[in-house]
Amino acid sequence: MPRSGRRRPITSVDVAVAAGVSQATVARCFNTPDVVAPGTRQRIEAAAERLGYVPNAIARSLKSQSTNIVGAVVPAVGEYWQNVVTCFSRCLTASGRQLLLFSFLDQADVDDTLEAVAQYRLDGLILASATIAEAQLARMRQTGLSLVAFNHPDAAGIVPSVTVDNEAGSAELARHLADLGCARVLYVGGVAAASTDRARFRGAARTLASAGATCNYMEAGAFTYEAGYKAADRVGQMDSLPDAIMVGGDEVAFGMLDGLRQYGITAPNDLLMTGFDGLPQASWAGYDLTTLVQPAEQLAEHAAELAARGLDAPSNVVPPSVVVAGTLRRGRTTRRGEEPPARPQARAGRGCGPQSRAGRG
Amino acid sequence: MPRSGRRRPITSVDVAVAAGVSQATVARCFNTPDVVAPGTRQRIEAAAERLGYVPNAIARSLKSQSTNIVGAVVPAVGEYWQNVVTCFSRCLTASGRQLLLFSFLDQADVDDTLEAVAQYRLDGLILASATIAEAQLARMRQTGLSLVAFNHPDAAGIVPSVTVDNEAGSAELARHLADLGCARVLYVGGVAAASTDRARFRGAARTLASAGATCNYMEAGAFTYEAGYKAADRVGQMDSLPDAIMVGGDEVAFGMLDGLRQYGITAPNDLLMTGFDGLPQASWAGYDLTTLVQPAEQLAEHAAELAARGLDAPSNVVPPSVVVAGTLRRGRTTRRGEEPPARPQARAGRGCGPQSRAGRG
DNA sequence: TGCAAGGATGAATACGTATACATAGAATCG
DNA sequence: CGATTCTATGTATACGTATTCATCCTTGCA
Repeated sequence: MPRSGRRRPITSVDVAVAAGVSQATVARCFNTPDVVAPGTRQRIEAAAERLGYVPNAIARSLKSQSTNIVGAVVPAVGEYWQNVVTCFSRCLTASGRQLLLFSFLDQADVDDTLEAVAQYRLDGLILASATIAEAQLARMRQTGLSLVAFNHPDAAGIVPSVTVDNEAGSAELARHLADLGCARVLYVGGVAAASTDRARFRGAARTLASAGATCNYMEAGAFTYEAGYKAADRVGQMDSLPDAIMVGGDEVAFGMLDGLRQYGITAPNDLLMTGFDGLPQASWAGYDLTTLVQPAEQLAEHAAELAARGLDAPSNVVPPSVVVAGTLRRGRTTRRGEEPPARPQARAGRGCGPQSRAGRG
Repeated sequence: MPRSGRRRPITSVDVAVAAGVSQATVARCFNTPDVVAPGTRQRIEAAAERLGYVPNAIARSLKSQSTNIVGAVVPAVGEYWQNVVTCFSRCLTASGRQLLLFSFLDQADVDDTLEAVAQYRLDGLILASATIAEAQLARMRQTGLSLVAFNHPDAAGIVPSVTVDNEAGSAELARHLADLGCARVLYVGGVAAASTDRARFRGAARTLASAGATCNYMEAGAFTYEAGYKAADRVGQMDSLPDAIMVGGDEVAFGMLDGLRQYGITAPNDLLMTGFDGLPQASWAGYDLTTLVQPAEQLAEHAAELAARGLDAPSNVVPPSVVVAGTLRRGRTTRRGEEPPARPQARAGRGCGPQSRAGRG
């Protein structure tokens, strides 16, 4: 039995010995192949292949002072964030980098997490949360780590930041509603303290005001389905319904839609509704929500790139910030007047009694 | 201006000098604090704090031959996987480990990805995909890396594997339907080639057969919403509807539900429906799907632990596998007879014409 | 033919930490 | 008080790679 037990992993030295060259030449062969003689290279490659050599990224990182890894600190819950994480991963993988993921449930966990993060000498770190304290950002900035705030507009003065244009996007949704004749609009935000929430409400209120419409604010309490579902109770018990509800996040809007249905209130029949984010589910036929689609791929790409090339500014220069425009997606929830197009059977057979299956085998 | 330019990061040597001790003592102070004299320890901690020293995990990993990082290779799309990734992250963070995430869109990317993965000397690697070739698994096994297959039952003979009990879970769903009197059941799978899909169909078919019911198979083509939505067309055009549809994944089921609605077919009115996975959205009021809930946290925990403690088996021992039972979640989609409880307004006001807003202010 | 230039490679070192080994002082005991 | 054990710390080395510098050999040119 020749191969018993756990054998020592193959190093570049092993390859060097097998190929009859020095370790330095092996390293060159993998990093700058053009400076090594063709014959030698071939011999080394053969030896490496035969031994099953695979370069040790840890050692490389130690020497080169760069890990090729970008970290991301992301909230553990929410459809939106899950979507963003996937985008990060795709972008980084595409550019040959890796993603070290830290997700946190409680805000208190973030401190511990950041401490752990700092130990790995990451090429950059993406902080994706609208609720990280600015004092903490400033402190992290000191470590020399290249930070990027994602979806946290207020951080723009402290660290580079990448966001969708929340205010303009929300304004676009508001204008859309105003054009449809809405005069009384209710804005349902997620967390009033979040900078994204404030920006979105600002855009909506400003635009609606200039169109002569009113815009009240209601806080759902979280950017979750459940929060939206519960907030629907408050709407359902109002004396008079608004013409439209602008919800600060798609997931909250889904909850709101489902919650309102319990009261017999549906969009677009009884009121119009918009969301924000452009989650995949917004396109599902079950919701078909009018929303502002965040260019997630593009945002993630910017964040990844900004994080990877650390800014060499000495810390007194104002960091660059990226604001990308979203695009309006028009769904059924603001499609008033135009009756649901092209589903004849649906109208005949839906939900109006047991005869719905008539005419079918 | 004392601090211009990019200053060299602080190392344990710097701390040692500042505290008037040797580098070794500093290292001890951070790893085995009890063997260093209290006075010395205090001096070192003070110096470290003052200089802003943070241990270099890269160097530590190189020396200790262990990175404290677990990798995960996960498909880039799908609600299910996004959910699982979050669970991985939570589990690993909780045990002081980190998650290196690799997501892939195309199966072809996996090869490249695995190559990149191998360079980082991970403590373990979780392969989360039902479609990784078994030959590839065997090859990876050779590298000495501690592998765990997640949701890939067929891999159980080659590498340790963690899955929900697909067959038993599906059987439980089937029995539920049989008890409700379903005699003709249609099983809509995602990808027929996937081992999870096969196991789930097997459990359903076996149980239904022994209950005297039939169970046909239809392939949606993918585990996605869109696939389910399209598959609904084929169902809608059938001459006679089955009593129930068992869908191989929740996301596919959502698509199926929304698709069937276009044909005026709804659950539980016209047929019953079950899903599989127990996604958060299955609990949303909009779908309220009967499904088999995978204990995602628990599965992730097992996978993380199995990956972290590399198996010391020399590669001829059969690896241990973990199979966890899921739990049935009963939703509206199999709630026949019992009329939708407690939403009186809903029945009166929904979708039957413009008078729906009557009686409201 | 002799010399310069350039190309290919080897030797040596540094990256920052953990740890085996050595050592010096303190404490214990006869 | 000398021998011995124990505790606290310093010295030295290894982890695996990238890179600088030096060296040798080939080639071109006068």
